[in-house]
Amino acid sequence: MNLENTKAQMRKGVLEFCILSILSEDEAYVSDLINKMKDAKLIVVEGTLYPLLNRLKNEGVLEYRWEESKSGPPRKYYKITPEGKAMLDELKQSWQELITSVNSILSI
Amino acid sequence: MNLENTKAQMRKGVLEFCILSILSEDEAYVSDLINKMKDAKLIVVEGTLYPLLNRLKNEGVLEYRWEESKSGPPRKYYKITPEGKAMLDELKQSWQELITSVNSILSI
DNA sequence: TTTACTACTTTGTATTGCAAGGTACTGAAA
DNA sequence: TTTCAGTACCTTGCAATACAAAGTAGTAAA
Repeated sequence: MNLENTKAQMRKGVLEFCILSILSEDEAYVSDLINKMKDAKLIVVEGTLYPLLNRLKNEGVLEYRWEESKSGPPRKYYKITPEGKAMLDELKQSWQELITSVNSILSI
Repeated sequence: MNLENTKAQMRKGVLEFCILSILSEDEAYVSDLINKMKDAKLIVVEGTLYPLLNRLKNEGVLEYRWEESKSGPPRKYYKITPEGKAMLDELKQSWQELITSVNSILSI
């Protein structure tokens, strides 16, 4: 049995979706994202987010700006692009469809 | 944008969970599993399932028996073990928690 | 100038989904 | 008898990616 692993798989599946959703409400930098995810009981770490954000930026669904910080190095604030919003809308629908699919299997 | 990829990630996340759930109702061989998943609009292929079933068998959550077929080679029928049922129960709970987590992020 | 804190980045590893190709059994057609 | 079609299991190689861990660099206080 490898319960934690399987649970982790489920969390990974919705990671990009959640990040896009958070950034659709307000721009944020990595630390913000980690905290908001943690608030929703979804643990994610730096080493996961940096490459992921870069990937999403290269796909054109995110963009960023630098902002100076009073308490350390400058921060990279990410926000969603119009293309990203379009993608998020489709993902929301896919998410609902996935819930329907899984529930149909659970009730066989 | 890479919508299909992200949607695929979501599907992958629940794959093991769905297979366990299907096998908790009745034993099945690979072709059955592919069809039941397809019925629920979750596409999965042979090359994914064989290693996955083997993994789950090695973890002790599945077991199998051979059954002769009238129309070809013998089939490997998998079924869930008591340990697998215990895991499935926990995964059901995790799945509900994940829905709650994602919904909380969607409504930020 | 050293230490602490913060933040961004990269590297290496392990997992795993999947396309593609391989083996082998049955039964029907040539 | 040989060939072919259909079915089923299995393996190999590749690509994606989450994450631990280590690296770089900025600010500010001791």
